[in-house]
Amino acid sequence: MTQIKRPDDNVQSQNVVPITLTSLKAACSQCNLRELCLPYGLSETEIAQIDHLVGGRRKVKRGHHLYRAGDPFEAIYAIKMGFFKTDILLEDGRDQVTGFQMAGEILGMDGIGTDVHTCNSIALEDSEICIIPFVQLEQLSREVQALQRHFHQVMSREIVRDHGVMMLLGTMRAEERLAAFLLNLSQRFTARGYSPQEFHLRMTREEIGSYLGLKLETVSRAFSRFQDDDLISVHQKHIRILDAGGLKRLLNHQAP
Amino acid sequence: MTQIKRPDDNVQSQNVVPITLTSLKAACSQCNLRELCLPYGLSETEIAQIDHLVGGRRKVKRGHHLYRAGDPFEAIYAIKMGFFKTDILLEDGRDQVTGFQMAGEILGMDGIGTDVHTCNSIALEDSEICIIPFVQLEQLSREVQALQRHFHQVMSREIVRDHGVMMLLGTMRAEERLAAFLLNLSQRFTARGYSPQEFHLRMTREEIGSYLGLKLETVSRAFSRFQDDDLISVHQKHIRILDAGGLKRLLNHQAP
DNA sequence: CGCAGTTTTGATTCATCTCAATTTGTGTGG
DNA sequence: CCACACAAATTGAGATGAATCAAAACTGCG
Repeated sequence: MTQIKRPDDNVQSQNVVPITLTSLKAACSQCNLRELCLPYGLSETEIAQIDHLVGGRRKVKRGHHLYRAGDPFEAIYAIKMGFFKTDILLEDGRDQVTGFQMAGEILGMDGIGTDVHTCNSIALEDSEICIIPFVQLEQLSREVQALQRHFHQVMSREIVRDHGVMMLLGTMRAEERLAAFLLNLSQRFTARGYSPQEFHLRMTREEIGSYLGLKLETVSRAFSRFQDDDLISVHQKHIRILDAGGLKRLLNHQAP
Repeated sequence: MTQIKRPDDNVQSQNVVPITLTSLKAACSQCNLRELCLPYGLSETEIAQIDHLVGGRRKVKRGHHLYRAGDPFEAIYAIKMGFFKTDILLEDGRDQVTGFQMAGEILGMDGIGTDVHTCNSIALEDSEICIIPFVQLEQLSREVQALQRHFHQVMSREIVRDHGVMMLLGTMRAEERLAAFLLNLSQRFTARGYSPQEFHLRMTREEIGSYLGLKLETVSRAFSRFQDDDLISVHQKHIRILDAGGLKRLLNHQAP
């Protein structure tokens, strides 16, 4: 497995935006992601309470870790802007990307169970995250019922998402996996106000392959095939979906 | 996909053990599974509070559903005795087993996110579960910090477990998957006081295959190979692990 | 502008699937 | 209690999708 050489910096002290009144003002209540993020569905007054949750911000440069497997768990993170991957590294050197996360999504819940993070979280582009100290999240969850409920929903959806990936890995063939992946990305970009048809992949073919349980060559071939069939147009990491219906049909039409 | 013909009964009214003082007495505080289940790590007085959580018991006969995808979500379930599988059915007929659950484990958290269950839960042997109405669980979680914390840990561990399955499906070959599966079962049986070496599989080869992303024939062949190599002995659903170290070596030794 | 990393494409190999036949086990009703 | 039908498991032979190995083309970063 090609070990990707990337900056090795995980220092928290630097990069942490200090908490000032002004920075807090710009927290959840002012954030245009709040409909996608933790505060979803809360009232104005409740969101005001949440503002105090955010224990600061942190910029994470492309290729840098937000946290590593083995790091003590202290907080979960909301992505304010940017793009991340999470991966697991086995002792024998095998690794797998377990997910890609974008703005408004929550990172770090893998650490709650054991008080230690169980995967690595790496920025795929220069990013910024909101730090939500977990002790405070639990504290406030005990007071604000809607926050408690929403946090539980976020965790549950992560479980359901993982089941979807298991389905994908367990029953789908290569092209179906890639189609499902592209449609999923498209749908998530749409929810953030970006074009459903056109987007930029922030990950390599190898990372896509790792996530989909395929080799990078297979991913590349599937891209080429989709392009030949006029389902998408590919220019490196630029994707344009030409026939979303065709991709969906690929999914439901179980081949053999 | 062979559709397994099984009883179609999902009626809740029958089979629900009514809540009486005596049945409540026998709830968590008296349950020998409490170290594995939700009340783990709570104090005596806290467990006494939890006792009120259990909104009744329910027996689920082998082959019957505890809940189905699409059912409204109202409660999570703790397995008091027995064995379950969860599975997902896609529109095109493909299905996949997403997990096997045994005594002391929690079922139903997939429903929290959308208020609707997203998978089917089916008993693989005559079983009995404790019903934990979710509204009450959240209510009590707001009062009992240790319960809140533990519930979050249970959910997080489910996420981490799913990541492990993704790893297995994405990077391991057939025999590694089966070895990982057997070692995992062995470890869970051990935690419940059963023999680590010898146990009864409650699922068919097809169900194992579905969970591991393999065809039943491949599972059967892997069993035979393990037996030829004196790693295990197999008699139908009876498994005896002869060389746990050998199985573990199979896992870490990435083949190609 | 050059070089390292990434992507594409081709030829070949291999693990698992598929199809098929047989054996073994299980539950039901006479 | 036995026989029958059906479900589950084993095993073999052949087909196939994805991995592997290899080489060339492209990209963009410094």
